[in-house]
Amino acid sequence: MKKSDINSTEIARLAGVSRSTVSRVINNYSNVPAETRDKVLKVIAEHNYFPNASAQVLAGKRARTIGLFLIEQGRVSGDILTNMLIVSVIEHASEHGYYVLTHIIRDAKDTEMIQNVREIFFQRRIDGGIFIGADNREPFIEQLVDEGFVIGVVDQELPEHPEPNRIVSNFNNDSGMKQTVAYLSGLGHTQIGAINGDMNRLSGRTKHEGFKQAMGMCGLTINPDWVLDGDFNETSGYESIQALLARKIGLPTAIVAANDSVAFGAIRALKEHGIRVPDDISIIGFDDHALSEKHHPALTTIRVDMSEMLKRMTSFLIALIEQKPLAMKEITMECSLVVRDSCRRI
Amino acid sequence: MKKSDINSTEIARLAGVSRSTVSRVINNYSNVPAETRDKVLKVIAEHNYFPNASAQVLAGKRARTIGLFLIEQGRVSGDILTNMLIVSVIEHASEHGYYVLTHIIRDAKDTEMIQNVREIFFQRRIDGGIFIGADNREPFIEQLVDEGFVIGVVDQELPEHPEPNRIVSNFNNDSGMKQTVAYLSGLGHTQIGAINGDMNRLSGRTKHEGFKQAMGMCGLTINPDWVLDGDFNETSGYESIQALLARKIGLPTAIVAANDSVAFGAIRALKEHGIRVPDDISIIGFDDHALSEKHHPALTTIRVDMSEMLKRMTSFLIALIEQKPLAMKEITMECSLVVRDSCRRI
DNA sequence: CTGAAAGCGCTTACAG
DNA sequence: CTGAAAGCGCTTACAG
Repeated sequence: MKKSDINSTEIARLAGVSRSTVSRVINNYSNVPAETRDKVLKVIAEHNYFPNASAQVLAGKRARTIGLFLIEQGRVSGDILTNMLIVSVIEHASEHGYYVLTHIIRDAKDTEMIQNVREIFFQRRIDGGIFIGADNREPFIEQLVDEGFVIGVVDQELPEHPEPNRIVSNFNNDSGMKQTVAYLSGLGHTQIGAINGDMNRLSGRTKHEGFKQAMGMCGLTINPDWVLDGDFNETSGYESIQALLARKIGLPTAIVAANDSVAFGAIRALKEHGIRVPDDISIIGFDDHALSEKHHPALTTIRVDMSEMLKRMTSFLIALIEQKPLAMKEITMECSLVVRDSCRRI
Repeated sequence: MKKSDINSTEIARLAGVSRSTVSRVINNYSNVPAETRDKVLKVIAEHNYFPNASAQVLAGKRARTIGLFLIEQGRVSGDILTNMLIVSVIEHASEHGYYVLTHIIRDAKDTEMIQNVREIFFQRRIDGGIFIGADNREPFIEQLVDEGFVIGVVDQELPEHPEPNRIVSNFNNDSGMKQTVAYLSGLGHTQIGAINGDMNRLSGRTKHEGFKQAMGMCGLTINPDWVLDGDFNETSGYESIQALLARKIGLPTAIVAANDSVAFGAIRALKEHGIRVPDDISIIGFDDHALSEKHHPALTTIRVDMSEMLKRMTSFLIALIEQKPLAMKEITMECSLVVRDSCRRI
């Protein structure tokens, strides 16, 4: 019932060596003869001894912990994507012997919340942190980078002269957006609208830029009435369509949504007005959300490998923490069209 | 670019007091005059000082971290429920000023994985841990309890003489199961089958017991051919129905699934064989999974408040860690029927 | 190859 | 009300 309170002094005594030697064995120093090592390891195993992490860190070792910071607006967080992200980071960190301290930031502009995040870094609980869902160039993250902490940010611009302690990762949103327009154009659509994502996020901007460029390349003109504001949420997709319908102007024959959640919301609004997808209007998403395949209609979208991206981000971050040479500071992942049932030929 | 490496000695010097006093201010000792306190706090704020967590822990303070251990079989973990659990624990721990170290256990019988978990406790990285998805009386968890660690286990039996360092939480599965049978019985069903959950889990057993009892109370007999094995996964629901259909015996008019995932799998298998739900057979689930409402047909099920349960579990665990008096060692949550479209009157 | 000793940055009796 | 000092459990130059 009593917690075994054995420490390195005790192990040293039982093995008949000094604490220095015990420490050398634990830290795999090469200058310990096999015999001594085995003797010490035996005592360690017999007594269920694990070195106290705080003492190790205080003595200069790494915390072997990375922070995972999820910036999620107030909304309920039953998101399946979020879960994939978390699990991906945890599992890959684990493979490197690292632990993950997850923290949720409900409002990245709230001073107190920012202070909580800073505290985690300054208290040295973590060796580095990954941020997901941040605005591009979010000031408090920039500050942490300036302060020298090892930081990885998903969906973020890499500065022209990147600091050695910063890495970013992105999908090739430009390519993805061009694929959506190319596909719709191929189906004969010329009247194509878009629901934008959050323009404070890098992906919101690059997707919109990609859309504009692709429309031009395909010789199509953009009708500003059909370019709707959104913020990557289901609700924003729903509301943007409601607003569009309320204006009682003509509809495009196809809409490119900034992501699948937005597409779901848009389809929900359309359905409520008796407008059928894809019979009356085609909708294409972005992300290939876990639900898109099961959605009615099954959503045509751009597939993106979040799990793999976070895996790479985690490995890169750990490499950076351990000061291993890193080939690059930016991870870019390709993405590609998945055709399902939400778009039709015109 | 250089990390500010200020410590309490430096703060003390700048404030013109001793480190003892700085520590007293940080730890809210009552015997520090307001003037001294303010002077110190000012210096702390000016210099972005946060006490080193490792040093605090080593000196005897709590790590203010709880471990969240998810036991999930090898399968892909894009589960929306898992995400709710994680987020619920993180947010409520955060409210108490605690951090969460999440760890995934792919195989609770693997010695190395168990050792990894033990390490986290023995290294004193965490003050206590919550386990989700464990078998009832999982040996390695029992051992951690014996070793005196503060442990909370979801879906677990409380021993007759509970240790002071153990808490458990459960849904009233018995009640839930009785509601499913009562509802089906009310719809006129007499030929009711069941797909069991994992019988190593407490909920698997209590749901099955509840089913048997409820059938008896409603004066219905159980046909053993219609009581199928399962393990709480979509796949097991699918496979159990495939196996049943392969036997080419009669079907029940209704099936109670151990949870919604199992129900989804069962419906998928039935659909593949052209058997319609609810027209040809009624299916009722358990959990009210986030997808159940959007499922075709929308799933009739038992609603359970996972998020609230984990919230309570987290609060209880922290109370236990802080040695606050705890009214009870077991959390039991009620659950109730949600009628949708997957069952029909006979 | 190995031990004695200093040091990591805190907290907290202890003494005044 | 406050400071000097011991102690938490490690690691790692340093010396031999």
